[in-house]
Amino acid sequence: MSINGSELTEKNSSRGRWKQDPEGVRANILAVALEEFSANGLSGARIDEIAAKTRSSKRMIYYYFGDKESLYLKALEAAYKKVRLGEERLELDHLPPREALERLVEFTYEHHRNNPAFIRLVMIENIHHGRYLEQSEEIKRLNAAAISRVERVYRKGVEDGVFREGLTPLRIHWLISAMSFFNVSNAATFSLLFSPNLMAADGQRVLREDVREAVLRFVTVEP
Amino acid sequence: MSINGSELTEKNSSRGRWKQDPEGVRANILAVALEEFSANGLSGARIDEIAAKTRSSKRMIYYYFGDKESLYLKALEAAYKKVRLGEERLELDHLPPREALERLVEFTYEHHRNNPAFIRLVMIENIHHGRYLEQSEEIKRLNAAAISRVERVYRKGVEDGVFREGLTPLRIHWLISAMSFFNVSNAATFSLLFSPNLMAADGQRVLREDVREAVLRFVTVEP
Amino acid sequence: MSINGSELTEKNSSRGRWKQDPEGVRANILAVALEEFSANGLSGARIDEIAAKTRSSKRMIYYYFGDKESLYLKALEAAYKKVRLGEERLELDHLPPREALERLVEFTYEHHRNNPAFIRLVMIENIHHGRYLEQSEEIKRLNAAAISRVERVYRKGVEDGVFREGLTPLRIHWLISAMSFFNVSNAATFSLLFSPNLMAADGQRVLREDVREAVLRFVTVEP
Amino acid sequence: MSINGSELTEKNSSRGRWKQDPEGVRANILAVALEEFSANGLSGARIDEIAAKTRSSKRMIYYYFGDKESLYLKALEAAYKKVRLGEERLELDHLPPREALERLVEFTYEHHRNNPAFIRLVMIENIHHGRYLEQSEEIKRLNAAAISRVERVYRKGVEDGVFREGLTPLRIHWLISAMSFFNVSNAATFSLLFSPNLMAADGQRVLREDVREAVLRFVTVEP
DNA sequence: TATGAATGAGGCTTCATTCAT
DNA sequence: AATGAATGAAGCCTCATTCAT
Repeated sequence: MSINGSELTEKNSSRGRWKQDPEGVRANILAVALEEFSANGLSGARIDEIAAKTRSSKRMIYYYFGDKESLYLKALEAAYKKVRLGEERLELDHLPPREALERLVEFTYEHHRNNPAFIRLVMIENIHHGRYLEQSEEIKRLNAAAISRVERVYRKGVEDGVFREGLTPLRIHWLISAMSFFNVSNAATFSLLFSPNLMAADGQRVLREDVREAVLRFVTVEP
Repeated sequence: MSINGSELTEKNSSRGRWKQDPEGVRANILAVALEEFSANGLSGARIDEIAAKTRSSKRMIYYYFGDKESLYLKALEAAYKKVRLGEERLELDHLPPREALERLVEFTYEHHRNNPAFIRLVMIENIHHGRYLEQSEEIKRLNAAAISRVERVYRKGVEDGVFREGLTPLRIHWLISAMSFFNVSNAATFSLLFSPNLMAADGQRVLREDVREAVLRFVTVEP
Repeated sequence: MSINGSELTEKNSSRGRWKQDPEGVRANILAVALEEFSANGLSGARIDEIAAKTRSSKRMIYYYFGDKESLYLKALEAAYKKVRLGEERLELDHLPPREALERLVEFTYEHHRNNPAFIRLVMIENIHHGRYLEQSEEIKRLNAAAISRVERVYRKGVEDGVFREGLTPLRIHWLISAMSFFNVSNAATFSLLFSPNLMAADGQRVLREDVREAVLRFVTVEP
Repeated sequence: MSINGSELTEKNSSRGRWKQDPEGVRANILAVALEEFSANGLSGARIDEIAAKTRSSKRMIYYYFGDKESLYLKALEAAYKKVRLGEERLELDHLPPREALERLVEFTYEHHRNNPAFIRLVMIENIHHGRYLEQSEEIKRLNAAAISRVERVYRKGVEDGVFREGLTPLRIHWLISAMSFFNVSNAATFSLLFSPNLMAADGQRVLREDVREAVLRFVTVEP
């Protein structure tokens, strides 16, 4: 996740100034806030620190976002939006079910791995019992797509006789998410308590195959 | 996780007092701290709040633990100790491999589910990149047992020809942990984003079976 | 040393307020801090007390100075600056060497005597082994002038044949400082242990003559 | 000043124990307290730290000395006693006046230089305006001797026609003290502000000669 | 004579937030 | 749209001292 949202704001850097670009200022603040909240949690993040890393000032944060919690909520929303946007590029419908599912697993695994800031924000939100997520209708809408994507794949697999009946798309999504998420969320303690090998490049290749294998075996019809 | 460590300190509550009971005071503080850190995180927890819920005073916290971070570390250690102690009662060696593995999965799943405070503390520790866990040699020692337990089961399964070769105990442990952990850690956001059903009693029974099924299928020899 | 830096801040006291006057606030805090540190030492001074004697608040002290030690350092710097500024008015170059030296001695003696807060701050700083002074490049720069002033006088005295050769300006400065400083720094214990007479007005006149006599005899060529 | 007052307390170290030796415990506490107060000042010193460096406990400090200020006072008294004891070995009466005075100056200079902890304690006491010294009748008695020692030398010098009339022993003592004291008390700031050379071994030899020269010239009859 | 446990008061510092322009 | 100055509330921690045995 790029810092400072510079890709959004450089447009008027040619003028060497920053003022009078409300959207740019907002985006910049949001990008910095996301990094800070992700790095330190809601209570751990500091408005002063966010302001300092911003191209504008502390006062502007309050001007645009009202207070710390609202800023956090907006950062959370922005993170979800960004992530779900990335997922939309995934086209599974033209693939046979097994290949589609394999691709989905691998995509999710890599996607989570490449977006640790997002994963951390979700962890933090869970620490807060989803109190803020709850307030955002917008985020909830974004997630239905994820399930229906699985649904189409699963239904075709059942029709083709390669996936067993009796499952639900939600449970399959849960399974994929659980492993892909845990892989990132618990990397620190797992490395320390057991071995850093699984979290290193080599280990990650093995784990990704394990996750794929576990999901496919889970849905496959009994022999 | 019982609040206030009362089982340790009630011993002289009959006399209506409990001064001069260092171990009791320590245990009481630790139990309260665990709850508070688990509920609010390291920066979110308040020493004043912990003190208030304690049978002693803020001053005593510093007397026994030095500072907030040390208290957090001790609470983390206490949590791990308690959890690993619970796991020791699990006797798998006399069971056939499949049954042993099934039992381990179910135990882990239920155990995590019944210890949300511990799960939350581990989440929090991961937010801190394991910075505190790292300082505790004691915790690291406690976890080797978890792996060797899996190892004995897996080895016997391979010998019996029911588990496939090529896996490692660590990867199997990872798989079981990932699902059992995620189930608790992400319950809030998962409920909100998708459906609370899977987290309710009924859904949990289904999920537990799914986890069992996924693990068993993962290790089973190909047909 | 005037209290409260009032000469700097009265400018808008006519309007009954003085907010939004950063320099005034800084100066006021610094003046109060100097008095407090001088009176109580670094660890003995209380930020609360300083704040109370200020026209602003405790929070502002941290806003402008960061922490107690930085405030102490700034107060020390301010004290040195004030003192060295006072010394600049001294014009010796047009006087014959003996008169110049006499005037320098008398000035130093009176100057130290009239600035007990400064003397005390230097004592305190010595108690701290000059740990804070060390951090201030600014103060070090201010003191070269004191030596070169002596140097010019001494050199002319040697040229004129009234001062003996083989001395250095630094040793002469040391001699003048030692007596002028001790006179203030040890007044309390000297009065108590021996007699308060020397520290009273009459005694001080005698001592000042003694110091002048001692210095002059020290530099004079042998008869 | 030796740490821990071990020379006073080793007497029963042969038994490998420490208890039941009230005087030893007192002396040990006092020796440690002297070092701590001298190093950190009255408010800067920590009872905990003193206790830790002691062979007994914090509780004993209160048992024997009542409170921090009383301990400080006793440490101050102990320091003065030790120092004045050292001075008694000085025998000047059989020397001719000039030699006697020279010897006194050199002795004082070296003595102060070799007892920085004592000097620092006197500085600290002056910071406190001699508030504690004032309470000690004992200390005051010890200092009359210092003056009468000078008096005998000075009187003989006047009688012999080598010292000028019109001075007083107190002023001569003041002069010697000022330079000898300043040399130690202000070593830190003087080194930093001007040059560390005068405080190093070579410089100190020069300064000692300067002090001797300054005092002798001061008392000598005009040619 | 000796001690580990306990403590109230107060110290320094930080934080999110608002004011005045 | 933007800003530097200002702040009350609350946070963590330390200190000299006393209690109970």
